[in-house]
This record gives sequence, structure tokens and C-alpha cells, in this order.
Amino acid sequence: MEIMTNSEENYIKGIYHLSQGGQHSIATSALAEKMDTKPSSVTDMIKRLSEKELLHYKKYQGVRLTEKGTAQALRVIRKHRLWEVFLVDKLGFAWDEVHDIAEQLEHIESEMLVDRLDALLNFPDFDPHGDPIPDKNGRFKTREKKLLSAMLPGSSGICVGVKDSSSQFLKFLDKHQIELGKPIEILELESFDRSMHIKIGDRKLQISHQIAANLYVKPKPE
Amino acid sequence: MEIMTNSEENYIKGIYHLSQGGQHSIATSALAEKMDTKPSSVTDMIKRLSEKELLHYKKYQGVRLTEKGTAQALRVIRKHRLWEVFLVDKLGFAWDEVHDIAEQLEHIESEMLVDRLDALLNFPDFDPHGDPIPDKNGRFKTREKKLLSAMLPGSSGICVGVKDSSSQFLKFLDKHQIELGKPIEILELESFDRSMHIKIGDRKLQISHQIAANLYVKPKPE
DNA sequence: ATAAAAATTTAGACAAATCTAAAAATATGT
DNA sequence: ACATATTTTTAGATTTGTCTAAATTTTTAT
Repeated sequence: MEIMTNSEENYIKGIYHLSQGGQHSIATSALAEKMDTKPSSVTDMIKRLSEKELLHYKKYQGVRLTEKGTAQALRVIRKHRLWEVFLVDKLGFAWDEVHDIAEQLEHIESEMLVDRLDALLNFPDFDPHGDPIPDKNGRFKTREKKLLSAMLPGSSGICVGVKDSSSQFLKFLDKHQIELGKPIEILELESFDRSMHIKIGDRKLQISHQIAANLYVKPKPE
Repeated sequence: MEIMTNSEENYIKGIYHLSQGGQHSIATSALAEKMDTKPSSVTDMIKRLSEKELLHYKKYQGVRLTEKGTAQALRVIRKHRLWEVFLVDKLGFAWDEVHDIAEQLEHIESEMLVDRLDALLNFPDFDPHGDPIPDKNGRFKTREKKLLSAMLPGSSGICVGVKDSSSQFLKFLDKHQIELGKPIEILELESFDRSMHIKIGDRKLQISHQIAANLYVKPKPE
């Protein structure tokens, strides 16, 4: 494990996320936009990261993470998502309030800290946004998509129950005005791994993947 | 609340701690030693901090924190000590393992996070080293020193019981080989606010102030 | 195929935080 | 009091990460 600055870690993470889009290599300009900075700054940074062998870089050809770079990205993402679970489960933050804080916490370096945090949180497989949390070895659990695929856009008139009936979860549903047993309509799935828009009665709202994962689909009552 | 770099916060904290020694002003060289850097670097930094009105500075006269600087120091110290409690109480670290991690966590900025962490930990008054934790307003609880003063060096043959009988605490004692009801001898009190060396039978060991505070002194059994 | 457009890199500058070496100010000893 | 020693500051350089503006390379369109 390399010594890396926060900024370097953020770039590596940014490249990782862009790579999930399926592209073979990531363009300087795409990365500049993602990192909210100028292409010239990106060029400087990727030269440094290339020297550290965290990515492959040939002038004008864009970049691709090396094994080492990917492993580093996964470590940072693991930390980010574990901290998000901590903030929601242990400190009672809402799932849409935790990103900026996790953005800071993800750079804390101590493998022991991460492992113990993981244990404290009962080795969660998904973060509060529904994104999978890589394990110590960088492996993801693939979510059973049954539930959500039954809730594809247009499938109106389905009805929800809950899998997790903790008072915390129920309070959460209440806060987001989701009532059990009422018919819902899926408006759109913004991105499978992010959030979805649903319609309940005449209210439209956005729910996270995690919430969705803890709801199950029931046939519409007669 | 000012936007400050980690480095600036560390200097402010360093000055605060040196000021606790009772000096009216802190010398450049003393601060350089504390911060493990060169006097010329300190001069540069204190100029910056002086411009931000975090400290009073006149050339060749040393520095003294302003109200604003003191408040900032206390906020960082509060965060540091709360995170130490978290690491020990929630993640099971030993009290002597947490300093470096807390040194990183103390710079995370989110007032809400700190307040919720404080609540999660049940508003602790002291950290695992026995140092007091400033509250939201920067005020310290003064520890009742009765217990420890009864355990001054030389007072051999006293005997301990516990105030906190949680299984966590008892496991902690066990780990540190402290058995209840057995006579102990105090060897030395390294610094009242840090730790003490005790002798139990023929084992010498170092215990933290926090542990000491949860033990009480009983007369030696006949 | 080649000119125009778009993307990328280079060059030079800046701010933060550090360093070394030299200069200036303060403190000390007799 | 005055020379010497110590402390502190300044001057100039370095690294990281950023910027703007100019130069270069690649892509696109006719």
C-alpha cells in the first residue's frame, strides 16, 4: 500500500468510476469534468500517478488503471461506503446527507480501523445508496436483482411490504412518506445503482436503492 | 468557523498545548520543536495564522492564541478526544493505540457529525487517556480527583473494586491482567493526566487514567 | 486529403508548506 | 558595556496541486 495524498486518491477513484461506464480508456477532458478541474491539471496529475504505476498512460491516449490502481480505488471506495453505513446506521443521518462527510472519512488511513468498522457494522454488503461495498479483497456481492427488476418503470399498481421491520427503518419510510400496502407506480430508474423515482398516489419521490432492497413487491390487493 | 488546513489546525493545537504550561507567550523555537519542524517554517506559519487573527504575534516576541484561536483549538481537541473514545469504546482499540488515528479524524469537518458522535458515546467527559473533553462551548469538566489521590505513589497494599461493571470494562481489565480484590502497589504517576504504573503481585503495568477512574480503592482485606 | 475544430500537452505563474543558509535582533557573560 | 552566543527572521529554493495561455496533436468534415 502506497502512500497517497487525498487528491491522488480522489483522481484514482474518479477514474475507477468513469471506467465503470465500460470505456477502455478515460479521456483527459472527461476526467477533468469529473474532478471539476482543468484538463491541464489532469495531465499533470496523471503523469504523477503514471510514475507511481497506478495507471497506464500514453500521451493523447487517455488513461486506464493498473491492477495496483484498481486495488487502491477499491480500498477507498470500501472506506467511503463503510463510513456511509456508519453515518446512517450509527449516527442516524439520512442517506442523502452522508456523501460529503464520507468523502472526507474515506481518506483516513488505518487498515485496522476499516476492518473493525466493518465488523461494528456487521459486514454490510451495500451502502445506504444501494451501492455494493467491496470486501477486504476488493470483491463485490452482486445484489439479487429480483426485487427491483419486478419494479421496472411502468409497472404500476404494484404494492410494497417490508423486509426490514426495525423501528429505525419504519421511521425512515414514514419520513419519506412511503406507506405499506399502498399501490405504487415506478416512474423512472435513474441509474440502476443510484436511485429511482416512484409515484405513490399523487406524490412523486426519489428513493434509494437500499430502501428499495428492503421493500418487497406484493400483488395489488383486490 | 474559519476554513483551516490540517496543518494550520495542528499548529493552533500545538500552541494551545504549550500554553497549558502556563507561559504567557510561546517561543518560535519551542513551537518548532513541538511541531517537529524548523523555526523558519514556524515563522512563516505564524504570520499566516496572525493574519487570520487566530493568534497575537509581534516579531521576536513569540505568540499567544486569540479568543478565536483558542476556540478553534478547543474544537479540534474536542474532536480528537471524542474520536479516541469512539475507537476504544466502539471499535475495541486499546487506549494506547488510538492517538495516530484520532490525529487524522480530528480534522474531519462537520459540526453535526461531532454532535452526533458525542451523543452516540453518551457525552463522555474524559477520553481514554483521562484527558477532559471540552463540550460544544469549549468548557471542561474538572475531574473529581479523590480516587486517584488516594492512589498516590507509595501507597502500597491498597485494593481495587470497580465502578463500571460492564462486561466490556471487565474484559478490558482482564486483558490488562488487573484482578479485582487483589492488593496493588502504585509505582509511579507519570503525569497526572496521562498514565500510571502499578504493581500487582510481581507484574508491573501501565494503566490509563480512565481505567483508574473506574476503579475504586478499598482497604486491604485482613 | 487537407483545413478547421476539438482535445491534449507544455510553459510559466501562483499559493501552501516546507527547507537551507544568511542576516538581523535579542539575550548573556564578564 | 560590549563581544559573543542564541534566537528569530528573511531570502531563495522545492514540492504539490492548481491555473491561464499558447503550442501541439488528434479528430472531423468537406
